[in-house]
Amino acid sequence: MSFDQLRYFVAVAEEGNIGRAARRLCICQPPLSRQIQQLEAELGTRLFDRTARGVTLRPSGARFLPFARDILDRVDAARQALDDPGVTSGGDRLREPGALGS
Amino acid sequence: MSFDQLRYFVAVAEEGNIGRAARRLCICQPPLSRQIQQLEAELGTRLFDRTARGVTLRPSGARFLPFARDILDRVDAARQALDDPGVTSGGDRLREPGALGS
DNA sequence: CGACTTTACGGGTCGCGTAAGTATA
DNA sequence: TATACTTACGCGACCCGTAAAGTCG
Repeated sequence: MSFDQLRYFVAVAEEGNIGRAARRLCICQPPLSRQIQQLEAELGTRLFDRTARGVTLRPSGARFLPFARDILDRVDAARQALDDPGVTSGGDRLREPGALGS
Repeated sequence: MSFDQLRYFVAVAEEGNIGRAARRLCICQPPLSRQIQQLEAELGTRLFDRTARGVTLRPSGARFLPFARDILDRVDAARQALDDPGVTSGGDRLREPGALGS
């Protein structure tokens, strides 16, 4: 599992369509399709149902989606924690994660 | 940034020594050293101070560490959420992340 | 037949492991 | 001089983009 795969998964889940998600992610459909397959293989669970009009989330995919979003948000929070050493002052005080906006 | 880099960073922070962390991770020191450097470069911040006896966390590293641990825990939680569809029953009910043990 | 997803293929990039180099107590 | 981190180098694996094939309304 990689951060890209999580980003890809979220985009596909939101678009309901691999092609549109690929355009949004600025990559081609085949790589995106493969990454989704690979993620499903690693997790041992099918996340989407494929139809002729696109893809739809399976229950397992719906269960996984909030975790994926959460992890990506945490990554952003971690980066910002390094950029903003504590907002106001000296900043040796370390701030625990868990106080996320979402 | 990759999940491996986060795992590597946590291991090095805990061991205070790249060589020992490498043994624990079952990889060689040079790749581990490079991954840490690469992570620091991407984050734009030095995370460790290098000494002749090992490495020590800088304030930025100490600030980053809990986030790294948290993200890795979330990944495990996400995997388990797929394996355990809800512990007891049918399991369409989706459980929000955020109720982590730590 | 049109739209979407998947498989096949070639090229470039990335990361690991081995070996040699550098620095400090 | 012993220990630990770093740089150099060669090889294999992974991922992307293009092209072709398969599938369903």
